[in-house]
Amino acid sequence: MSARILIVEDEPALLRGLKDTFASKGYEVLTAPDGATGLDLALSRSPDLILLDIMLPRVNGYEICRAVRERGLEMPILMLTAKDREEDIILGLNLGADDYIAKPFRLGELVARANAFLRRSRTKPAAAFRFGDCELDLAAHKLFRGGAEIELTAKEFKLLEYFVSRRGCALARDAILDAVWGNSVIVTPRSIDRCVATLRAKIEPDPREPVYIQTIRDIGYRFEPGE
Amino acid sequence: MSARILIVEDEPALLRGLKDTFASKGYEVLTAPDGATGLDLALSRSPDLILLDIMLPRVNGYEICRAVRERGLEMPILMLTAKDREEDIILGLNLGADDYIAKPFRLGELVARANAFLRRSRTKPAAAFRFGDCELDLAAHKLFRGGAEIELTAKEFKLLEYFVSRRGCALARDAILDAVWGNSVIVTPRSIDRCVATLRAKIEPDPREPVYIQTIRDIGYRFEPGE
DNA sequence: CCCTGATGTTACCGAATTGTTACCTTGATG
DNA sequence: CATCAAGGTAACAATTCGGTAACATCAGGG
Repeated sequence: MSARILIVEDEPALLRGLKDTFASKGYEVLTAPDGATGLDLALSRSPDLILLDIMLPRVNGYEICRAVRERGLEMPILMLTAKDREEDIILGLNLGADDYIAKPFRLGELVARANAFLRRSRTKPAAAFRFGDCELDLAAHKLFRGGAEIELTAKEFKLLEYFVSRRGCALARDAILDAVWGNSVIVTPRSIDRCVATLRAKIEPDPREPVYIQTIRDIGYRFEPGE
Repeated sequence: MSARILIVEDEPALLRGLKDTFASKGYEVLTAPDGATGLDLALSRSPDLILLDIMLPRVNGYEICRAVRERGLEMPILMLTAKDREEDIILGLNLGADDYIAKPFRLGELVARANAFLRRSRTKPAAAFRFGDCELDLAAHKLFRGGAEIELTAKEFKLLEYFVSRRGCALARDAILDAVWGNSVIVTPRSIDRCVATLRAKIEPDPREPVYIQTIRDIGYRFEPGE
C-alpha cells in the first residue's frame, strides 16, 4: 500500500504543503529543493512516482525527466508547472512525463491523479466479486467457492452476473428475462425458476433456505451478497 | 505500432473532429455515439485506449468506466468533460479513469496525453513465455516443447500469441476472430475450432483433455498456462 | 502446370444445456 | 380451513454447440 513519492520543488512553502499532504495519505515522501538533488534521489532511491516542478534552479525539470528515462527508469512522472502553453505541455509529455499539471492546481485533484498512476503500476490480483464464500471472476469467467472452482453453464453465469451487477435490488421477472435471455427470445416464465434453481444449488449454503438469491413473491428475485 | 482507440462522444461534430485527428496520426479509430454502444465496443473489440465523454445518452461515462474495469480490462481511459469541479475529477479518477481532461481542450495536448499513455502500455518486455513443457519465443517466432522445436503455421502462431497475451481471460469467439483473423475477414466460426484443434494437438499433453486451451461453452476459450 | 501445405468449409456426431411439461409445496386470503 | 396462485423441482425432450474428419480452395515454389 505504502508507496514512495519524490517531490522536486524549489519553493519551500509549496514543497512543505505537498509533502504534508502526501505524508498524511500514508505515502513515504522524499523531497528535493533543486534539480540536481532531485535527479540524485530519483536514481538512488527509485521512488514509485515523481512530482516534478519544471522551473528549477541548476537543472530544469525537462532535463531531469529525460535523464531519468535514459537510465531506463519507468516510474510515472507528473510535471507541475506555471507554464501552460500547449507547446510546453506537449514537450513535457513527449520527453517521457506522464501527466502535466498547471499551477495553480488543486491538491485533491493532484492526489487523485497520483493515486491513479500508482494504482496502475500496482499488480492486480484479478478483480472479483466476493459474496459469502464465493468469488466471481468476470474476466476469467469463473466462479470459485471456498477456493474450488464451480462449473456454471452460460445461462447460469449470465444470470449471476446480472444479479451481481444489480445486487440489493428487487428484479422483476420481465427485467431478468430481458437482460439475461434477451428481449427477442420467448420462453416460459418457468425457465427463470429453473435457472435460478440450478444456480442456487451451486452457490447457496442451503438451497432450501436461500440467502443470496431471495424470492420476492409476485415480483421476481433479489440478490443479497451480505456485507 | 498502430494502436486502436475507441472514442465515445455524443456530439457528432466533436466526434468527427476527434476521429479525423487520431486517424490522421495513424491510429485505428472506433467510435460510439452513445454509452451503450461504447460499452459494447469496449468489451468486444478491446481497444488500446478509450476517450470517454461523461455526459452521454443512455449510459453515462462513469458507468462505462466502472463496467469496463469490473471486467478486468486495463486499457487507459481518458475522460473528456465540461465538468471541471474538483469532486467530479476525483470521482472519475477513483472509478478507474487515468486522465480527466476538461472541455474545451486543446487537440494537440489531447493527442500528446493519449500518446503518453500508449507509450507506457506498449512496453512489452516479454520476449518469451513458458507454460508447461513449452516455451514460446515471441521474438524468434518459434515454439519449443521439451527442447524440440514444434512447427506452427502462421495462424496457429498468431492464435497462440493472442492466447498468451490474454492468458487467464475468457476470450469470446468474436474477440478471437477480431484479433487473429482481423475484423474485415469473414470466416465461419468453425475456423476457430479448427485452428484450436490443431494447436491443441501440438501443445496439449492430451488433446482429448485440454489443460491449456480450455473451452468455455457458449463463450469461447480461455488459455491457462498454470504456474 | 503440378505439387504441397495451409486454411477454410461442410457434414456428422455426441454431449451438454436449456426449455417445457407436469406435479408438488408454500403462503396468502377470505 | 379451503382455495388459489405462485414458485420449486424432477423428468424428459429438443436444440444448440463444439470436436473432428473429410474435402475444397488457395497461394507459393519448383
